[in-house]
Amino acid sequence: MGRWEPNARLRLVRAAIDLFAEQGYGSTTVPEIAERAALTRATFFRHFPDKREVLFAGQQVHTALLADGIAAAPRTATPVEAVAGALDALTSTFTPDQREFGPRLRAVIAGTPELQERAAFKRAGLAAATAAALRERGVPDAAACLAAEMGVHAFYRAFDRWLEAPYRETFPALARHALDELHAAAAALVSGPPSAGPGRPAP
Amino acid sequence: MGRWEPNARLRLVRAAIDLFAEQGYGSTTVPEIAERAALTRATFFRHFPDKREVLFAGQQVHTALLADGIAAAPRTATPVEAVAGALDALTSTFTPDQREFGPRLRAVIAGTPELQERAAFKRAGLAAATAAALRERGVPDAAACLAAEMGVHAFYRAFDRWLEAPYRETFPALARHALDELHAAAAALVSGPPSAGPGRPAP
DNA sequence: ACGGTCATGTGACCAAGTCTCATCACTGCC
DNA sequence: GGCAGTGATGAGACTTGGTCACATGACCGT
Repeated sequence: MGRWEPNARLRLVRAAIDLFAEQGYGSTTVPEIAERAALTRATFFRHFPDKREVLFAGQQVHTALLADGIAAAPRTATPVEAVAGALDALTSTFTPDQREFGPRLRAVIAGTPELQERAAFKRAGLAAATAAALRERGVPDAAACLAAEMGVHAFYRAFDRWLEAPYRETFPALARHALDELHAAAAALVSGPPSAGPGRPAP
Repeated sequence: MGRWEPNARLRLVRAAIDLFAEQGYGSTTVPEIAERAALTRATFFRHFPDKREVLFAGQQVHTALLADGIAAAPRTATPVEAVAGALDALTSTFTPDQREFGPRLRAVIAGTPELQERAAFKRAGLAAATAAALRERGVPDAAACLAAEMGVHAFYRAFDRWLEAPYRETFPALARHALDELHAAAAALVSGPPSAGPGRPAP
């Protein structure tokens, strides 16, 4: 068919983001996206399992990056240190490109429950993978889950700040600050009594 | 139409759970569910916005319960204590009924990515509402998010244990134990150096 | 040239979700 | 007692997401 146009996937992604930003997600049909990318409906679904996924393609890499980053941490590192290192490895891979598409992406997702759902799922997957990598290092389950949640939380928080334009900080630096912030918050939380609130013991 | 059969919603939920458990979620169509409930397709969608939601009806209450529980905590309570109280209020409302449907529900969801997505979304909403309620009390954002995440995590963890049959502990007791466990894990996490891992400072 | 593979186009099909209109029971009012 | 209003339902058409089987044409190695 025609000449072998490279980057069919990329063309679909760009077409989708453009159309979603112009007309909204719900008012854009898959045939429309395919048409703008000079492709057909069927080809779209060959590249993405469903319409939502076109906006989340590439996040799969993040999971691997985070998990590998945890695994690559020195043996002596504490869980939080391992998370910090992995976060650094992950955020270092982000390009100005992604910073440009970011705002439009966030806007579309924020305005579409269907996409928020997918985003929540991706985020949960990221946290689960990170927690698994930490458990692999011998970190007990509860601590692994908590540290993973802190890491993922820091990542998204830093991503938001990275997108807000006038910052002159790098993404890795923002991520580190966010993680430190959460670490300090955790310290403040546990400084109180461990469990003296209301509630009755089991009979 | 016919006599005014009460509990159309409930009949739909039970029919859906039964059919999903029998044939799987993907192999069950909405008309099938409606038929078993002696209703029609259109009526199903009048009661639930989509096919997935039939399994999550009722979780809306949990959000309100958790948030109200946080708000009702005494002024002097620490964030974690407030969460503990709210968790107690929430888990106290669970009935043996829900413990019966639980396992089938979990199984169906675990085997269906589409439903895991919805579950992740609901969970995120729960955490967000809890965090908002904590912020309302003056808890700083980072701490609120972290404490909320601990609470929600403890809730789901306790729910899983509550469903595993041979336990003789009440749901509130399990929740409290789960929260204590996470609290201890957090204390262990922050006992290390705050942020001495790899990674370069911002230029 | 020839056969294989890979990306794509084509068209049919199913099920989810939306919408409009008709129907019937119950309620309250005259 | 009859009559309009309300609310839940049924019926059926329609759009769209998602799947599938099959055909086509370009590239590659022999």
